[in-house]
Amino acid sequence: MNMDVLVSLCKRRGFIFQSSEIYGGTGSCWDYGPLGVELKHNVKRVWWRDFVQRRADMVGLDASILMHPTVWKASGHVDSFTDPMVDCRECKRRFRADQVDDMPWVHYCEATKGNKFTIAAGEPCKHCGARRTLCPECGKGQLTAPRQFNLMFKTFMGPVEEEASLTYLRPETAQGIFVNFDNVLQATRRKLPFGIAQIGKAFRNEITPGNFIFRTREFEQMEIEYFVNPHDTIEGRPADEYLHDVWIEQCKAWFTGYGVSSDHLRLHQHPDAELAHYSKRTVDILYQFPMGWSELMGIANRTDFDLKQHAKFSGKSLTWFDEERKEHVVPFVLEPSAGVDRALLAFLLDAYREEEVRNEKRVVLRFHPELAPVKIAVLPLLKKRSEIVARGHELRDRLARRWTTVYDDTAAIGRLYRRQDEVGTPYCLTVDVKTVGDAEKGEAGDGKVTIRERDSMEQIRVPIDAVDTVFGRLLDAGASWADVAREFPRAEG
RNA sequence: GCGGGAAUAGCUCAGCGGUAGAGCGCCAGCCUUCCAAGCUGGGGGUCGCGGGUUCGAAUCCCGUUUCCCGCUCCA
Repeated sequence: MNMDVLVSLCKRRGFIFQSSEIYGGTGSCWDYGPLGVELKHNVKRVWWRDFVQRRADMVGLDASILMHPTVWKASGHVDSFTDPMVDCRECKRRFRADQVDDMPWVHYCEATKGNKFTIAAGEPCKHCGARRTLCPECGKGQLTAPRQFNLMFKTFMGPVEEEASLTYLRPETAQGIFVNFDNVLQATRRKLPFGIAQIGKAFRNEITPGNFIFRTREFEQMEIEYFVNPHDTIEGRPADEYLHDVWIEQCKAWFTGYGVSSDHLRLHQHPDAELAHYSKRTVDILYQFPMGWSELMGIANRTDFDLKQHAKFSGKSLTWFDEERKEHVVPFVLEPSAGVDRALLAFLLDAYREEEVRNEKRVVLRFHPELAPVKIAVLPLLKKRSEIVARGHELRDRLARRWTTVYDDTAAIGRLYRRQDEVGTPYCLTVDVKTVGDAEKGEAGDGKVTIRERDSMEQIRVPIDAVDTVFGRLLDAGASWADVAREFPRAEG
């Protein structure tokens, strides 16, 4: 799957546009068009429903993007959410300054007539005594001075730009949850373990954004902070470790449940050396994007780091009282954190198919019906017959009360089907002459319409009175097309 | 930031000193009883932007911006 093909389709059909395109575009920002906004809503809606509403141990939250600046001091983002970078002037490779010292050094030693040695971190050369000053990779180039990046967007609260009013656009939604931990606990009388979920925008001044909506400076997260009593054990294991594995499986299952092939998913556990400052263990779910295996979501065990930090900086107690053990505990936190935009991209990529139908190429997005931006398209077979058109509009209006439904009569039926295939509409409903009859010939209509399924292109004849029930089963009750279709006669294709 | 590539119609691209083009798509009409059919007509581009060379620049030169691919980071 080529990303450019998808980018082109997304633009042409109104899923995703480049931000500020008429001004030349701006790197790393994208706008969701009429179909994209529906798709994105659907991704968020099913996630919220599956992980919040249907679970007894989860509640939701919507915290503000701008917060008290001390939040980011407590979280560590002001001090450590930076990546000083150095470049080799010779081979042009780039390194994180804090990691250069730990890398073995390729040294061309002049004392031994330019022989090449690999010297471990911090060690001097045995022959000339030199310590590393040059590129660890090529051993020849001077390194540039470290350039400091802070990945947080600065902004000012209030109209006056002064240091006192400096704050940040949140770089993650998680901190909004931590600072509300006690509020939620008091308001909902929760017992451990329980979780708080949030969906919202986050902002990071990425060094290198790119790969379409994969890495952007403004993006949307779906995050859960799941609070666990670290003193509990489950099946002989610490509860946080046990439940961490449970979350990993549930998150992976969520993606496959909505159409992502398990062949395109892979787990990656961060080596200890790469763990973030707050993490005890982090496992990523990787997806096979066109540019390679990359992170779709991360599931971290953040321990009690965040709650302890906020307790320390705010002076407020952020604990839960364990009635059994009669003690205050600072919960451990499991954090399944997904990118809405990355999830959406994975769903798009996995749905995209090019098929051969009657020697013609058919482009189809095989979205899970829950994700499809449009559920039903109502199409008239002939638009010169006013009864057909009128019945079509009537059906659209009726169905649109329950499902996203469009009406289109601007082309021949074959083209209309292809258009709907290309945006992933799972069902088309066609009104034809037999539906309404022919008054001039004295023929009565049969009151039936054709329903056509996207992937199989099969068609069935369904009485208009049964249409709502059929779509209710297909779209709301999760019935399979095969099960529903066998109850109705096939229509000619 | 560094290196490489690119920018012409909604999309894919041709044109490479002499009146801006093609295919597809889109819109309107005709036709059409179920999978991108056909016919007729139509809209749409100051050729990324700025400067220079020239009688004349989409085309040559300089600058600049943006995008794409690598190096690095994360959702």
